[in-house]
Amino acid sequence: MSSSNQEGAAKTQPRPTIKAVRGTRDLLPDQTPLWNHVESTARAVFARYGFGEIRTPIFEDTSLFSRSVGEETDIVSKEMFTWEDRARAASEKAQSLTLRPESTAGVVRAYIEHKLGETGSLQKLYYIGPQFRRERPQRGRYRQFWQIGAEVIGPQTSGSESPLRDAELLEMLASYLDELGVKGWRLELNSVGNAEDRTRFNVALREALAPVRERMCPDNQRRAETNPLRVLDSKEEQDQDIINALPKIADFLSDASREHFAQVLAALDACGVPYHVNPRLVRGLDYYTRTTFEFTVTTGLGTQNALLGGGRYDGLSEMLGGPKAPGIGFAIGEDRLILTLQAQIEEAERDAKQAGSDIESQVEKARKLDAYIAPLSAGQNAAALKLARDLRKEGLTIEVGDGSFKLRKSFDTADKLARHIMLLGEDEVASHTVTVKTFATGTQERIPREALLKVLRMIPG
RNA sequence: GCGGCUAUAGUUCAGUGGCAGAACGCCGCUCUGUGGCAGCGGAUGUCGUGGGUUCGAACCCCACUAGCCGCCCCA
Repeated sequence: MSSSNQEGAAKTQPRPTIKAVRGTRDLLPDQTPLWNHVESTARAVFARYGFGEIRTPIFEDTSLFSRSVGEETDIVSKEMFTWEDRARAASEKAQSLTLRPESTAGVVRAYIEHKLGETGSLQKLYYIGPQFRRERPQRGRYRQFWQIGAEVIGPQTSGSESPLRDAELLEMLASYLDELGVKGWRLELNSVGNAEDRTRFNVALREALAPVRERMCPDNQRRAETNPLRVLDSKEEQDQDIINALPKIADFLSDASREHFAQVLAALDACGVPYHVNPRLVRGLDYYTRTTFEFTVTTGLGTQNALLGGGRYDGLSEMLGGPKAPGIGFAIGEDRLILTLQAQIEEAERDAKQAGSDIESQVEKARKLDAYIAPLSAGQNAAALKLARDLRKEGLTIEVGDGSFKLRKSFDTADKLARHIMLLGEDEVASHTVTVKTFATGTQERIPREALLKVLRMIPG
């Protein structure tokens, strides 16, 4: 192989290619329809429950997250994309900014900033957007990932603290997953009590852990120190006996918290939403109180089996310097939801193939354009584009070829993309007609331009 | 942040020290206004990047980068 390297000087130096940075990725057109479906279904379902969309900034003051999510959490202590925004004037201080690792804090910040509590009414807000965490990428875990979330928040007089709200939110999630066709989801929930309950429990837990800590694995020893609650949901086999003997949060709930939780469960029962109470379900974010929950799924996610998580945050607004505004919310891992659906679609297609039916070709057919316009030579290019313009204005989906293409190539391309091919040669242009061939039937007809739309609508396929 | 596995054509992958390969896809021709089928032909490429060992490296060694799997954590 002799590549002409003699004029090496003329050869452009190979430039290093730039790739999407670690943990981020592109979603190409073969992916985005499913994403849009997941999102538009969310919008439709949430609207039925009276939710409105909120869009908050993608970056915020760093202290918003350290104050809400919690200084000691992994998210804040080592997983945030944070940078110092430079001061624009000598009198100004540099501000620490952070790409949002989650959206609840930003939504509550907006609630406070816009004094939404002053309206007196319950706020039901949902959002769809990217979040950022500097974790090691893995299946279902990316550094830029998408969440679909919702928050119900308001002054106590708006009923924001009612267990009805908890149950409604969970029922909405169940309906959403069902409507998307997610199979085999499992709802686990628990109550972690109010702030006082949690404080008392934490003290008791530390006391109980002190004498047995040495016998646990290093991870749990560290947790016992930094965040004792998290010892409870450790999966470490060796430590299970110790963990099972630890105090249970249920025994530390105040009467009010206990009653609240009971009412949530009663409402779920009434709605027929299946659930599993998991006394060891503890969520990592500092702001959670009382009801906490997650939905898990067994298909497609590997060990990242949590599809969504959420809970109450009755004290969050006050943590951020706002008025008392109890609330509850959730965040769906959209990337994980998509992975789950893709795995389940693949499974269904495999089953369908075995059963002899042909889903795949139906999907393909649904995606095809109405027509492909093939100018037979460059002389018809302008006329082809004009025809496309007219038909697109009528709502048809059209692709236009190029007069330089050989007819064979036009047919090949057209058959891949569209249901009809429209041939536009000198004859057609002169006689104001179009030759239309329908791939499904193989029939071909010369149709006057004026009648084209009418005829096209009558042709099947 | 830690551990394991992986990286070769557009895609899926084979190639374990001696000429860079297959299938699918792509392009061309058979066939210049009628495609799908078939036949023939063609291009696939920094073998992830950089270094080392060797007469010789896609192959062995080291480092880096990225992906996957697991841990941690979380959606």
